[in-house]
Amino acid sequence: MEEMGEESSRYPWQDYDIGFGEELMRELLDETTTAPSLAATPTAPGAVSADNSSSSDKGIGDEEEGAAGRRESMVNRLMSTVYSGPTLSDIESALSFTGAGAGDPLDGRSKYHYSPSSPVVFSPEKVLGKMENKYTMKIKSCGNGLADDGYKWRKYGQKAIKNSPNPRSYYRCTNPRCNAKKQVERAVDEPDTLVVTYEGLHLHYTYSHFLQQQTSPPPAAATIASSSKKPKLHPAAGAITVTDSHHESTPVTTTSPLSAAVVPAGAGDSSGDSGGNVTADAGFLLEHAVPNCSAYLFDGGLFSDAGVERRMPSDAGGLLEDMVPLMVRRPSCNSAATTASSSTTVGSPAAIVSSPSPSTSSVSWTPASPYIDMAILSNIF
DNA sequence: CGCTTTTGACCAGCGC
DNA sequence: GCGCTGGTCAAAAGCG
Repeated sequence: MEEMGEESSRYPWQDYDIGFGEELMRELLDETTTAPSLAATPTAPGAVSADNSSSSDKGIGDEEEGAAGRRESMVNRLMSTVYSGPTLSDIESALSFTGAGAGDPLDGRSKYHYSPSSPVVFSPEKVLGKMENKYTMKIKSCGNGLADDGYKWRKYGQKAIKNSPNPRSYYRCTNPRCNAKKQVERAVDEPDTLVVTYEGLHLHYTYSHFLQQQTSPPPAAATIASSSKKPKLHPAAGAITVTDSHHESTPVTTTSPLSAAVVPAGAGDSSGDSGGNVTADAGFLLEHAVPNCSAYLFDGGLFSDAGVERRMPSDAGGLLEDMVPLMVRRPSCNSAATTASSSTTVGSPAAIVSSPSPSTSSVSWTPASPYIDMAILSNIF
């Protein structure tokens, strides 16, 4: 994105109309000057803390640097709250594990080998543990509504499932370096609901991000207009349910709406039963889910030095230093999370509904408005 | 022509 | 060991 290169000190929320009022933004920024950085606390999930050194190393005297540091601190805090997925080091490990980091142009999906020359410490247990994570999302489809998670998928199989009238479709990320997969099927009891199970990590940018970088803004127009694929119905029309299959016995928390927003709501296309393109066209993440959060995730400043102009990948696959592991992200299990009911009482623009499946820890989030619920913010700050 | 979907076959895990 | 089930493979077909 040109503007990102020219104004590397700016964060995406400054350019996007994301629903953050300037007043609120100032409040948040002000607060970061007084409150300790959450990202620096031991309780902060790892994603951002891995690169926190860049912000903590900044000089105190320089006012501009200070402001940038506060912004970054705030972002870090936000990220620490909403992001609890794999850390940068995890992904580096994953890349070295898949061979992609070692420059193996071949199929990193099937050729797992460790490169001894890699400076990254290889930890199979840790990497595999993360990579084997599965997360399920229930997406309320609207008519033939199509949801898009910003990634490009290729269908590689379809299987009839026992006790289900609907077949399950199997998709794999088209990026050869990426081993992310997802399964899409229609819910048995709710024909208009797609159950999407994500597995594995995306080790690259979303397709939408690439497009955005290529065409330069305005974000919404650019991402959609530049898509070579036909636009799909906006997923904001539907409700998204996120289920962490590893925490099925845990109570529902409502930091999940925000997490749900950050986690792309990928669905197959018009159905999980007929196949068809599941190509990415960008709109969802950047425009609506919680666009600012997505932008944070996309912003190189979070994962590398904020002042360094980011290199764009020469292909849609992205580079290690550009990567954003946007995909399998654990819905926040923040202990400070409020309950669903408490959140909905604060004039919540994001309608939170309880999971139709009481046996799973999940919430639904209806992105009815781009404005962020203050209750959600209170969970963050 | 390249990419994607379709679909039957194959394989592995699991329970009996 | 056998059968069932879910997940993946791969050749063929479709599409732009």
